[in-house]
Amino acid sequence: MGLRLYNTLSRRLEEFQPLEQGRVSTYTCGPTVYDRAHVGNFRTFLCEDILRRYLKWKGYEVVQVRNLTDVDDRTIHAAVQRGIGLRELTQPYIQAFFEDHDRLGLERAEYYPRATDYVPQMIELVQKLVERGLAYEADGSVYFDISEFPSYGSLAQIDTSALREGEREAGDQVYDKEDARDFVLWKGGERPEEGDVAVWDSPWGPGRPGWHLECSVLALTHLPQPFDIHSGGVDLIFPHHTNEIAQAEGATGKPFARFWLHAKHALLDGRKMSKSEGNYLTLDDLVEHGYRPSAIRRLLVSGHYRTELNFTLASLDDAARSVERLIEVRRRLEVSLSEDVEAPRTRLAELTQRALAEFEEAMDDDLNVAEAWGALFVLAREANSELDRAGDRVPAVEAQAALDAVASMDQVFGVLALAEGEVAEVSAEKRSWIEARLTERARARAAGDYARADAIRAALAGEGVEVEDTPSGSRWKLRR
RNA sequence: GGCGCCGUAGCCAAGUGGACUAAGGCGGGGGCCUGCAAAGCCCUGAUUCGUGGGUUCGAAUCCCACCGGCGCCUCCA
Repeated sequence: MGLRLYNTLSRRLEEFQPLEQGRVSTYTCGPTVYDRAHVGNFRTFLCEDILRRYLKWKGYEVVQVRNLTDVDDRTIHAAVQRGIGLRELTQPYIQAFFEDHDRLGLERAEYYPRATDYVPQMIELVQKLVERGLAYEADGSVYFDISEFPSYGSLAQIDTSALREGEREAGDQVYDKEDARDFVLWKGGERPEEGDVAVWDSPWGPGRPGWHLECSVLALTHLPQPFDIHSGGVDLIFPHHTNEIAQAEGATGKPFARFWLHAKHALLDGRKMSKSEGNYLTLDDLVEHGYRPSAIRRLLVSGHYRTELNFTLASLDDAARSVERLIEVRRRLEVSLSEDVEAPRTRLAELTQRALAEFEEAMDDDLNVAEAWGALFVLAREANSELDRAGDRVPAVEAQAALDAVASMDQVFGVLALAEGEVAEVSAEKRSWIEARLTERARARAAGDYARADAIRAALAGEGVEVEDTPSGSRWKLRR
């Protein structure tokens, strides 16, 4: 059974096969770089990262484009307000985006085009639409004529006649559209409130591209048409993706994208996470409070992408503890590797195989990560159980098989790999201080002086060092 | 008004007509282990899936109604 994905176009699960053998082309809507992205934005990006990683896990080559929106109302207003240029405004936020991106363990896409680098191509696309009678110029602006594009709105399954007309006309933005439902491709005319931060020459006079234009152009530039998968947040289904389709298909006469995937939003304490509501958290906010990216990633990819995810600090604590559990079982397997041929046989190989099969089955089912996590945690429990029975000494091949399976699943989850990089450095002095305390404590225990042993353990705990006594001696680790 | 989603144990969350006698995580209780802990394991926790009806041999899963929560409807991931 192969991978099945829920396609917004058909509103049902469809068997996924790339058009080109062995190679998947994807377009994923990226951030608007007028401010730092919040963890809700990253929830969507992480869902797409899981998709990317799983496609690779299945053996496909992936070509992914993720755009950076550096020209739209928000970037322009922010630049004007601060009296700086668009590039000057967006550059630090692009950098911040990549910092957060990497800290959350997202794999890098193949292309990160910025909208402003493609204005000539956008103009070309608009010209094509005008030539084909799908767009018209009015007072320096160009609009898409939805009445000339019969399938308009099919992605969102909206009846265009039901669209509310003229709702935005009352504000300070009055357009010369023939029909209020038409959308703007090129914004010309006088825009004193936008200063000169975003003005390009065009056949229709100075102006700037409409927001939807960039994604059509960037996808057509970097990917075949049609390409395999286009994804983004649910809020983009209408109008953004709807308009993207109209622009691209209108200009080329060919289908734009085959599969459309949409991720539901993250909530913060049960309410929509959004900048405009002031209800959001950034990765920095969380890291400053001591939360680890591995736990944040674990929480953000714990649930199905088509289900809302309620982000709370309590859930984040739970997530952190569950990551600990996996790290512990992996550590235990590593130290249990034994070349000793006398080591008792275990069921590890068999359990491992079953876990991988369950993992794949779950992921094949529209990326059901919740169930896939279940397969991993079941393996963790069973492995611990086997290790208990075997006295932590198992044949190397069996322990290695389990370790390989955990690593394989984590190639998709990407959580343990992140956690590895989070281990704090312990200075040589601190290390020797800890070792000295442990030696001292071992002596005290051997002598039956438990009061002293416990005092030393408490002192270590005060320094964030946790002590565990095992049959083969005490070991320590830093509290995470 | 239009389109759509959700309500499963204390919390998070899979399952969406029959091997469900409902995964998994976190937390709680009991036990094993330990000098005591920690870690780990074992046992325990929903006779039940928002409520009320209906369809069916069979429903958490389908239909209807109601209650509660949420998203989108022209530049929000």
